[in-house]
Amino acid sequence: HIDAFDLMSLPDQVGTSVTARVGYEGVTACNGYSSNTWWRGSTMLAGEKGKMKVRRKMREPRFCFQTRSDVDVLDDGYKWRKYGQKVVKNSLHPRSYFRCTHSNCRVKKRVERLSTDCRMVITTYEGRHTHPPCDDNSSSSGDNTTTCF
DNA sequence: CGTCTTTGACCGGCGC
DNA sequence: GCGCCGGTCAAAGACG
Repeated sequence: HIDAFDLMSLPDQVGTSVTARVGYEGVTACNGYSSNTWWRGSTMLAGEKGKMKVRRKMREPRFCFQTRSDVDVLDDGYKWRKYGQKVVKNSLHPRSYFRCTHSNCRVKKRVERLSTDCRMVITTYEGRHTHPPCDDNSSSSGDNTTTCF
């Protein structure tokens, strides 16, 4: 169980001491929001033709944790419910889509396994938790406060 | 009986 | 316009 995934609550400070807070073998945090634009939001937002009504404007920050673990579901204190699984062309392994069970929280998680290294799992968090985690036994008390907006 | 996982279908965007 | 690709939904089954 990871007791250091509360860094999602602090996206503005992620990338500084991420690796130090994760107790796993190795984690590479690739917060692609270093620039003011997201992965592909530049072209869409610029050429907005009123088609932004799709579903989500993808304004949520996303954090890609490249964790080396044997398990897909890394219990970070939240309850995740799998709502989909697809096989993308980039990876030979299926990609799982999780969503926070809380109705008030629409944080999504995307777990993908590297084709080159089956031990590497890319956990992409999308959105931000608006509620404290249900860590009833974790010792991360006093730090992972409710960074709700 | 309720919750969650599984899995196919469906939909929207984009490239050709 | 069609096909591909990625993301989500929803029905049904499994599990507690």
